[in-house]
Amino acid sequence: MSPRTGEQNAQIKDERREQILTAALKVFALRGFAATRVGDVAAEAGLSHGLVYHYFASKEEMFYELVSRAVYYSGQSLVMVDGMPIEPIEKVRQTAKYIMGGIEAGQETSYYFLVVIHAGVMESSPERDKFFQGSTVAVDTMEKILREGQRMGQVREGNPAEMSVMFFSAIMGLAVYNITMPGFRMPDPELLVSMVSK
Amino acid sequence: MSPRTGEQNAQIKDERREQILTAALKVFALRGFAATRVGDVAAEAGLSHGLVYHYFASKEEMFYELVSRAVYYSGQSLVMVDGMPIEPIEKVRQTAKYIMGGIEAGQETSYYFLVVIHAGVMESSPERDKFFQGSTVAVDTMEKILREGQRMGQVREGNPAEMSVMFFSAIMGLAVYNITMPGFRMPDPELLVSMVSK
DNA sequence: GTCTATATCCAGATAGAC
DNA sequence: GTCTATCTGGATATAGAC
Repeated sequence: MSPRTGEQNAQIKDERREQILTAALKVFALRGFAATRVGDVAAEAGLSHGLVYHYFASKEEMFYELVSRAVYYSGQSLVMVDGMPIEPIEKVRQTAKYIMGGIEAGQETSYYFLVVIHAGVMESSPERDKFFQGSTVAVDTMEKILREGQRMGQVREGNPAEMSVMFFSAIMGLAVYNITMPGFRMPDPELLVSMVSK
Repeated sequence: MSPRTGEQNAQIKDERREQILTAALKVFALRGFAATRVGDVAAEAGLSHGLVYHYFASKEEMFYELVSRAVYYSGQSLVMVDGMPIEPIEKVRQTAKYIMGGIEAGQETSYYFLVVIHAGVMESSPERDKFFQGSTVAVDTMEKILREGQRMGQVREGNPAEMSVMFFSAIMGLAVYNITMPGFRMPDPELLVSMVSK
């Protein structure tokens, strides 16, 4: 084989893998891990059942690849917001607006949150627990933002770690609500901001 | 058979049924519907696998009996709180303290919330959707409390329906957090109160 | 790389003994 | 009323053809 063909193959392989993961994200988010059949993912991706196993060793591996990405992306978004040249309370506002908008739109943002929720409420296992140990970047970054906001007199008194947890709890709950109730209307993000602002 | 024996049998039947439901509540809450095996419930209840089917037609029926109770109980708690001779903002405070305390203790309160969450994130079905149509009592009652609080100048301006949804979203998220993270420490309920108070 | 066919296992549900 | 044994369907994962 020439290098050219090898490269092309590698590219196809990557594309297929992403194609499967995109389908899997949606299906896992909407049904959870146990209720999802590998055949459902294959159908959503428009591929054969067997091919999925050419790219992933197991249904579990596929799922945790998504959980892993979800945790990583959520951490990165917060780090990015934190890097913006705006005031702390404005960072909180941007985060609330961005995430809630994404959930309401029912796209990837929403799916990633739901996958994390499904993973969280799954029966505990070594595999599962591993992913929630490195999952504190988003919460920790928000805590840091809130602490800074307190120093600048923009954020109310109280434990910033607890506030951060409450912030993300509310967002997770909204993701659940949004998928539970058809026709759910997202509340004003400003409510979340007011929870922590002075 | 004498009437006496009939009554005794009926009582045993009721007790067994409750015994099974108590076990099922815990197992469903911790694993979700699809991942729960009927054998798991039987084992938790200390009964044989087959006996469960003497009391319930299917795994689904068992699950939705629990969802139904969860929805009913949560509605009733709110109605009860609303009936107390205290100020609106104090009703909000009592609700937050009571529910968050129950979740932290990891007992029935927590399990009922988790069952509702599992039901909510399950794939949509006619069976499932039925239960979420009559499930608005708690949210509606909280909305009413908040509206009254606004009239009395205790609750901040804004859409009380949205505030109520946000309130319960945060609580659902906390239930998820609590089961996701081992050693999770519940935030101060006062944070939730401050979200809606003036 | 992709598909179809199949092996294998496991869980929901039932039957029948006690 | 309770249990053990069993039927049966369906889902994960694999094998092998193209």
